[in-house]
Amino acid sequence: MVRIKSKNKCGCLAMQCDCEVIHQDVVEKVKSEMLDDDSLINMADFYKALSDSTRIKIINALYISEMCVCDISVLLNMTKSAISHQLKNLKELNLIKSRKQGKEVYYSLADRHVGIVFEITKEHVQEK
Amino acid sequence: MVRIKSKNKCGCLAMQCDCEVIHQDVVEKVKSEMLDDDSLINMADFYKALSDSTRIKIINALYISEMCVCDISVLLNMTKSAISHQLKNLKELNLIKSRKQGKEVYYSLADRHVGIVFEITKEHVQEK
DNA sequence: TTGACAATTGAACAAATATTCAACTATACT
DNA sequence: AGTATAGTTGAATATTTGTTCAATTGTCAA
Repeated sequence: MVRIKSKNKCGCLAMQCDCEVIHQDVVEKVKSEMLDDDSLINMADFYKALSDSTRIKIINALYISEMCVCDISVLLNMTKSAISHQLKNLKELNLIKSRKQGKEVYYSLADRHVGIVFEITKEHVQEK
Repeated sequence: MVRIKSKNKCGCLAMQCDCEVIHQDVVEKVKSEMLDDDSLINMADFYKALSDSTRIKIINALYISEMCVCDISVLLNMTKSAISHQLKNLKELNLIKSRKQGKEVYYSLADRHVGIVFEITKEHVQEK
């Protein structure tokens, strides 16, 4: 399913691009200054971790204090299972860390960067 | 489907909470200091807008230069339709704005806050 | 007014994701 | 050893979401 080259005046070989270039210079400039794909995907993943209301509540809570699963569960009025799944999620993305003490597992923010981004976004959203 | 109150030692009336409070003081402190639900949901929505690789590429592109749909489409090698849907998405969340000139519609970042958060996160992700 | 092209739209489809449920592990205590 | 509780896990389900496709709108130019 490859189109004839002459049909795609923009130069794209694939059929995805269904239009012509209007501002070649702008496209070239942006293409050369944009971040690489890997960095952008990493950023998207970071944002994805914070894009769910349960997870951002957890981040907000841990920004205030270290907590165990049970406490978070009570705080958010959700099952331990649901919370545990999301904690695993956040941990895999390196946003939080945990330590085990007896039967309990205590979670906290992985580092101050997470708190900084949280704070900046809070201000941004509140200004609107 | 409401459980007997005495079964839920944590005080939650609903059945969602299947555990007891371990650190009442911590839960109280966090509950009183946490942001309100509306703010947190707004923040989650903001992050959600940036959590997709197509959308973050668009944000990165517009951070460099104003662009029309066609140019973005060529830049990312995607159909105008796919791009247009995502632009609509970003616009509804007030991350970008548009102006029409002739047949073309030019998009740019809504305000400098978007760029700031983008920049901060970029540094955060790159530091790891 | 006709044709061409930029852009938008809604429905359909496929993929990703959040929560539930039930079963399980690990630790503490008697 | 036996029991209770904290936490984890995998499968199932329901919902959300990104892209495609086809049709449509709006603007320009011949």
